[in-house]
Amino acid sequence: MSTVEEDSDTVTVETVNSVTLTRDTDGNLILHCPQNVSENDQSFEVTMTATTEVADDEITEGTVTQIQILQNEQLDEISPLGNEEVSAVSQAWFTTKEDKDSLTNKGHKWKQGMWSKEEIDILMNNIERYLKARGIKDATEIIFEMSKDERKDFYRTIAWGLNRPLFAVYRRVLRMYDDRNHVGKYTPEEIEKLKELRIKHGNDWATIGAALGRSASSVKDRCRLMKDTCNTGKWTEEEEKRLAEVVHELTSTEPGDIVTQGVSWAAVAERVGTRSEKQCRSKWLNYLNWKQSGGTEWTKEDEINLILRIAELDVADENDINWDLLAEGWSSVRSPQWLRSKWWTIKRQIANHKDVSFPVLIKGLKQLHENQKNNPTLLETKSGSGVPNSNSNSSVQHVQIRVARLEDSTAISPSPMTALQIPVQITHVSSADSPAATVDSETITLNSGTLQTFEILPSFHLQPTGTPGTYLLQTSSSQGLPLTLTASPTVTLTAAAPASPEQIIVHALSPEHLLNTSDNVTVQCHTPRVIIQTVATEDITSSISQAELTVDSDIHSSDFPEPPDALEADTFPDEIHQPKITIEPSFNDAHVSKFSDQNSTELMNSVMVRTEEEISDTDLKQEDTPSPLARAYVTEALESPTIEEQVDQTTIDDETILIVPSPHGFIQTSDVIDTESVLPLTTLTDPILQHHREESNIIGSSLGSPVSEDSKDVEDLVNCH
DNA sequence: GCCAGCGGTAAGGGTAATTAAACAGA
DNA sequence: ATCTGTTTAATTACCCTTACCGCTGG
Repeated sequence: MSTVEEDSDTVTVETVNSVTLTRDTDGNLILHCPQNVSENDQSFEVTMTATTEVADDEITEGTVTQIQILQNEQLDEISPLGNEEVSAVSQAWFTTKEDKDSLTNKGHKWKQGMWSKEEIDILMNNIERYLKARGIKDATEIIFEMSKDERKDFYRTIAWGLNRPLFAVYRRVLRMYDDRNHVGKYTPEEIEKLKELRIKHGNDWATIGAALGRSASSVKDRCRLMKDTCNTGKWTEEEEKRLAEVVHELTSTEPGDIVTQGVSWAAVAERVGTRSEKQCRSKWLNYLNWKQSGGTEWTKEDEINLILRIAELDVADENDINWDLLAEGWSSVRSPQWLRSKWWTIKRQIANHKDVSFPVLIKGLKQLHENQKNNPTLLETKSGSGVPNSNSNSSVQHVQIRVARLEDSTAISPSPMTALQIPVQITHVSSADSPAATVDSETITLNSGTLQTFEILPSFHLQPTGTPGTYLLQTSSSQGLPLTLTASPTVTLTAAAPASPEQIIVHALSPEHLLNTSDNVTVQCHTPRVIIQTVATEDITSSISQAELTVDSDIHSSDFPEPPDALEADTFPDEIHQPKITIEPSFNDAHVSKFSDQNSTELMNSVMVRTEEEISDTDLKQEDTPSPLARAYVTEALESPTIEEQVDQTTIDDETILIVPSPHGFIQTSDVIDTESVLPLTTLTDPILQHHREESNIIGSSLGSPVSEDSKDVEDLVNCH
């Protein structure tokens, strides 16, 4: 995760690589992202693009997946599972079978197995929060130096929101913060010393570990691999025969039976004599059992089949896959464990598979194999030898997530927040042979649950540059923005950089000039058609409180053609008049009618208000305007020196609106969207998508780059401040 | 003294990533 | 025969669960 902070305008834009999306059982997509307590972020924007790159720079086809977070909202709950359930598990130490049974009988369930990235993020954020609350700099002080009594609430507190037993949290934290863990490969010298220490201290792993500068578990594990009697390398026939006999004997099974569980490998290794328990297990599960039971070879078709079968399972999390079930009756599968490892090699075809949600990963893999199937020559070109090579990096699918993190959930929620639940829409744009014709709009659930509003991200952003009155206008497209500038004495535009034609700097002589001007200033971008217009807005009665006055101007976005003044007045206390800038993408008629169909004024109001307050923040990466949800914490936010500085800078009296309508409008709302879910949202008017439709013939050459460039642009943008 | 709960250790089953060896084709 | 690139097998660092134990406070 790279973090770039801008001081003068308190604009913070982060690229958060570790953000992931998961889907809950209701179909809600959940954005998990680490929280950063030091910032006053307000919202998130996510753009996600998947592209297929073909070897030899022959980028001819691919998919674009775009995920846009349409609205941000804090959840009051820690976990979708519900607080009661979570707390019952995460506040219990239980390690015994009785404890477990007791909780199970009460209907509790909890997570087992490897910790997911999301969980680790939650844990880390909880720790951060704990440290901050107590003014402690380093967690190791608590973990390794404090007495039990001093840290008595530590583990319980940081376990919040994690559906794991307290003990699991404890283990995890110890490992994470123990710098004698993760030391890496043992050197021959260490092995020698370890042997000596083992003789001297027996199984006192703590002592041995201390002497070696390794954790107790590390030396214990290493000793398990060191058996003087162990052979290495290829197994002899005699050894294999012995292994098979021992396994069947100890499990009371017959040769040919499939045995994948319930084997005491320590006991097996003892009987085999020449191999360690891990060697025995690996040999059995990855080869011998399969061989004995008449297994067949794994083929390319099996690989595709595996992806499809996993996709059919429709699980939101990889951990939910039942590998035993999946492996059943599949002769080329050597064991469930083997199948899982096979899955791992397949997964790596997605270069950044770790950064994407499981459903997106599956989608990407399906697409990848679809492409390969449709165009077998790709495979041949890629594997020089002509052998289909599923593991080669010649066809790597990149799925990129760009996140501008603008919302600090920690500042909003008093409880240890763990995840943001944000309705997002994923649009799959398949653009193989005829990109323009295949706008495969595939929407992944938009059920918002308790969430009230959402946002349509316009494809451009205004970004304060740090110089009052100067903003960067940025689109998320790599395409250029031919401009027509309506003459204005006070506002000028320049390109941000020759290399970034999509960035335009909006200059005003001073904030006063921009905001107090009685002249309307119109800037028109031909592609995409964006008009920036400044108008005097005395008629707008809204104002914002001192607390909200954290930037030169609050920049607002709306998907309505005209800002509803009354609503704004409701939204902002009419106490102090401050300058406002509204960025307002217009939308096409189709969208209007769709939206109108979709019901109540109340809904529209709700959307409107929120849009005014939050959505523009998202779009503009302007984190300074607290969302309604954040208001309770405004006082706290104001204590930040950065914010105060900002307030001082804000000395403009009149209100001005910078209207940026986008005649391109929005893509029509998908029918999939449930109107009752308070999600009257549509796909975006995104220059990338637009670009694909309008200029399909050049899609091939630009497909792989726009978002990554854009992502870079975002960083550059902020860096330059 | 008893007991429940907490904090902790050790054993062992397991996973994921790396490395070594085998293999296929040019 | 040799080289090269790929696949498979083996290895190992690290992770997680489970059983169990000592301590503490009610």
